[in-house]
Amino acid sequence: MSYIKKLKQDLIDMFKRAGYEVSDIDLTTSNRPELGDFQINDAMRLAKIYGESPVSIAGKVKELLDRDDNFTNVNIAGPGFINLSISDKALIEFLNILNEDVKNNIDVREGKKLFLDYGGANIAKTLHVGHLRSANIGGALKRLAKTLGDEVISDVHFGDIGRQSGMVISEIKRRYPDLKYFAEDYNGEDVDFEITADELGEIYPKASLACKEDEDRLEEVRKITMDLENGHVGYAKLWEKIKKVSIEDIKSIYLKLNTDFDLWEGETDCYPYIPEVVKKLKDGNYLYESEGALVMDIALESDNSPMPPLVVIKSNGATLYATRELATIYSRMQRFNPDEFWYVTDFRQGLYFEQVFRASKKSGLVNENTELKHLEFGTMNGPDGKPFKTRDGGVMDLKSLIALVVDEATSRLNPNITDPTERKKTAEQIALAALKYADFLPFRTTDYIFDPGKFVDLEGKTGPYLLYSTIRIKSLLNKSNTFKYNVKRIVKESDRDVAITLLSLPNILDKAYEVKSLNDIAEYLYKLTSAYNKFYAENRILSEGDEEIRSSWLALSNIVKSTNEMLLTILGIEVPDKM
RNA sequence: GCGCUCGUAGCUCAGCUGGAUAGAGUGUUUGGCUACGAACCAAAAGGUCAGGGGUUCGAAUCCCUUCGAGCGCACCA
Repeated sequence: MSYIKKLKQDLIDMFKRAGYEVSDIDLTTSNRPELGDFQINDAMRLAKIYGESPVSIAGKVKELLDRDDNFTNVNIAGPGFINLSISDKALIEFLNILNEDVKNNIDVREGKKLFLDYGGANIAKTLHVGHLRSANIGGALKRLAKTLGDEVISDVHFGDIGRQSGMVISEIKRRYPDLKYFAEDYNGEDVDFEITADELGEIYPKASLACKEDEDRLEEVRKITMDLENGHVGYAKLWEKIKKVSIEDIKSIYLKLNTDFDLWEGETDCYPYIPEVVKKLKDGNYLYESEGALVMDIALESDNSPMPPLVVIKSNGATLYATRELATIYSRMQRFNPDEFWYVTDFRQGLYFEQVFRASKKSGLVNENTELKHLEFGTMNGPDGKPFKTRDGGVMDLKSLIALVVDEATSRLNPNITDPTERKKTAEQIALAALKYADFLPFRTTDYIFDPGKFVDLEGKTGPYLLYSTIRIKSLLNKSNTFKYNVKRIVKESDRDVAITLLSLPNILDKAYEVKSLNDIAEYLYKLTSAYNKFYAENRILSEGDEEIRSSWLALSNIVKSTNEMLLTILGIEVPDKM
């Protein structure tokens, strides 16, 4: 159990001894640091329950607190806030526990089995800046959940079939009309045809635009899409080739982003399960015909707005996104039987997931108690406040964005790093830190304005600030020429502040997990690091003459370094040795 | 039209399960390196929390309303 949890437990006991039954205590870092390290707000709440004045309740608890040597400076202020500070004795004990291993500051609990879906990459469409968020948030939530004790399985869930397939094929047909794949007599033999990821990057937007402007073209695309799904040999072979090129490209970008998946499956991997799922829906009498399509009612009496039925089979007999989603859920249940599903996509898919979740529950594709959660995130918007678009209608692709930031990082790189390979790697690590950290800073559901300048910024509250500071501590510890240090004294306000900040880490992790947002962790990293940097600027650690103080400060530095590394790892950010 | 989300410093964002004096970064102004790594540290200025009403001992936070913005609303994904 973390130290702060233990302190909280002590406080709960004290409230009980004072005569107040509480299950939890609201122990938060103080809004008024001059009054104490922490504040307890529960007296006001209890006043209503016990019909007693908050100040009187706080007074009784204070008497017990005064006798506990973990706490000092207990005082009551305002309507009944209890302010208190942690004694040096307690802080020193706490820091030495962390000096053993900073993981002792994490409360690992009995975990659940989670299935995370946070990829969203589409075959034949290059990753754009919008994909940064699902990769970042999904990857970090996965590592956070694991750190706290969950078992997690993740899947990229490629969009490897659907209208974009038809669009791309239709465009290739125009570019290469004589291609063997399109011949009447094509029988599946190998065709000497190469296509690059860059060319694919051009093809999709062009086809998409054409479909918007031309209804006939759209109809052609529908037809190709259905033929592909029904096993048209030429289309299938061509699509396989496109898939291969595209997956390779997408994987390389995910690798750059330090985003990994346990499963690299696509929508089509659910195909073997579709007949069974459709049969289940039919057998359960959930489907009925409407305007030629097979649909399922999912409205509830409690709905306060119309809930459209879910289309399961299109009027032309083909499946669609939702059908494949249902089959995918079913397949995941059969193979992994998770307690919870987490879908990380932007909020525009909110209604869609609500429909799919209802359909899954209603038809028994998942268990009664399986939790299906849509962890929606905000969109990256342009300066006009609308989801980001470049002038030509596309979005900035992720590779270009990464390249932009890498350039900026390279220009500021330490000249002592001479090896070209190391220079490149370091610049990439810095760039990724900048990108990821900037993306984590806003709350998960917040839309934010995409500004390349913001990502390129390397000073202030940024990823590179955290890297720089952590590297500086590493360098300090190396120069200290010792591995033996522990905390013997709290010397002044600045080292004390660092200790107090460290104490509250478990609260931050709990909250981050609860709301499934990384912004608290990002914010905490900055808070801890800047508290340390203030301490660092005030003191000469290595030349400190008092051996006890020097040892204490080295230990504190070590703890901050390790805590930063641990948290940055959760965020998917690597710390280089130099920068 | 119906529904969801949002409006906080010049800019970008925290804070929203009600708590004390609303925070951070950036930008502006100013001070600190013959270096335990200045991608750092310190200081100043900057706010009718969109407007109005209500609940409460207490509201940026909860409720109602007006205005403004974004998004979604069956055979796309």
